[in-house]
Amino acid sequence: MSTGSIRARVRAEITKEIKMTARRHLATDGANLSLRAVARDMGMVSSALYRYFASRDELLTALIIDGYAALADAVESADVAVADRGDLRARWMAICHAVRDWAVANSAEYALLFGSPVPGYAAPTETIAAASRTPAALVRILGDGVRLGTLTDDSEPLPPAVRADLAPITESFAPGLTEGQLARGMRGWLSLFGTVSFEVFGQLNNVVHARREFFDHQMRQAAEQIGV
Amino acid sequence: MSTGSIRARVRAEITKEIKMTARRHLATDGANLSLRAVARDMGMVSSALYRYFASRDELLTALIIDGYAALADAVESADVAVADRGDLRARWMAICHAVRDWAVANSAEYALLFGSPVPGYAAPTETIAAASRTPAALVRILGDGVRLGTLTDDSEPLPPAVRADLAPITESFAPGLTEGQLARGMRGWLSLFGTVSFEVFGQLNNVVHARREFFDHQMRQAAEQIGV
DNA sequence: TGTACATCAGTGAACGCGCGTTCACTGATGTAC
DNA sequence: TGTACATCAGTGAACGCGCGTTCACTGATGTAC
Repeated sequence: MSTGSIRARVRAEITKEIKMTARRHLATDGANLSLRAVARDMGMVSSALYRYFASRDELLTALIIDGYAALADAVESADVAVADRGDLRARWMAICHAVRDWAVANSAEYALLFGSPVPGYAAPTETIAAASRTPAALVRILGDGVRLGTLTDDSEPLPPAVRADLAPITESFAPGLTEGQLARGMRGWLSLFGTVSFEVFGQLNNVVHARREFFDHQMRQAAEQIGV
Repeated sequence: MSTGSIRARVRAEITKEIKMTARRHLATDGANLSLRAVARDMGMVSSALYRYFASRDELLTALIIDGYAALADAVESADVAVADRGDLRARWMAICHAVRDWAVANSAEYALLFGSPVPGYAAPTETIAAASRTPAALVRILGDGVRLGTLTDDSEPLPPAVRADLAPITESFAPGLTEGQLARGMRGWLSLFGTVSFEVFGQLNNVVHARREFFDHQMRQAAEQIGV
């Protein structure tokens, strides 16, 4: 290992540490993350951070991309852990709980990804690609259902404009899936994130206490409706 | 009208104007609303605001309470506008569109109510009462369905802990409604807010373009599942 | 009806703070010959 | 293997800014007698 790569590795280490510290700060400061506070926490002078990130926005972007990746990792490995690949419902439930568990454990990051947009921050296109890995897991389940013939058929009459929006998606990511089936999948998807967001953002406080059971039940019923 | 009430009326006017200005600022600054900026916009000196609100948090609280009230007004009047009170589906669709229309037209306020919690702001209990008016509209529809016997029956086996959480709600707000029926209603509710949040927070960008049609379709299918 | 006093809205200066970002610098690490 | 040079991480001071909140004040509006 050349000495050159030592410097590179230290750089990678410190970059990682900056992001970890920033993530901790997200929890208390929300989206108005302060570079100076992060630097202070690391015992550095604030200007030193500029060796690693060109601006506050760039750090935010890195956090967002990492967040999407971490969520996708959790979701994908939950899906893969289901031994019976044909058990679509088990796979659906696995990814639902993976999303919720991750969101509850990393609520500040979840808020950064799925909460109100950060004032003054314009998400660069790189974040879009990162965002699509998680829903891809659901589409994969639906696609497998089509391939195995176990996804229930649909007779969901779609408005033409909606069909036109969904057609390119089925075409490129799950050929054979009908737009109606995809629409049902999205309904489940939106239920999933609606439920998680309500819980994480405190809208369920004083209403539902058995959070996990409530969530599990709702997602199980959603599965019914998706057809898995 | 006594002269005393002139002062009172001016006070009410200016209070309203402060809140309107603050609402405008929410759109660009998000939750880190600045008192000074609001004052500047009104041509006042920043300390003058303290005659009207004891602190920034108090202004935020007022905005949140107003927001919940405005949303509830929109929802209630949309419900009431449905002539055939027995047409539960029409009423459900009316409140869904009322929520979405309001959210799209007032996205910054929507974010304040349903987005990430504001860092450092602890919602006082007054906001909780304000928040409950909107869901009450749904419960009213479900209750009417029970009374009319048109709400489809349910055979949804609920986990005991969830049933226990929901029982006090059915009991006090819609006697006769089963917990399973309420759970279905909440599923629709969470779909509704999940869908609106994804749209308002930009998660549907580059995916669905026919926003209104998509939403309408999804909520119509949700109605099916709720049983209205 | 007129006067004395109390209430209140708005002013302007100040306190103490934190922020993102730039810049010239030092000293250590890595590279080329 | 040793030396001369280039690269890079981190420092510390500074710029210019905005923030929430307090306080003593002025002058207008309202109230009591």
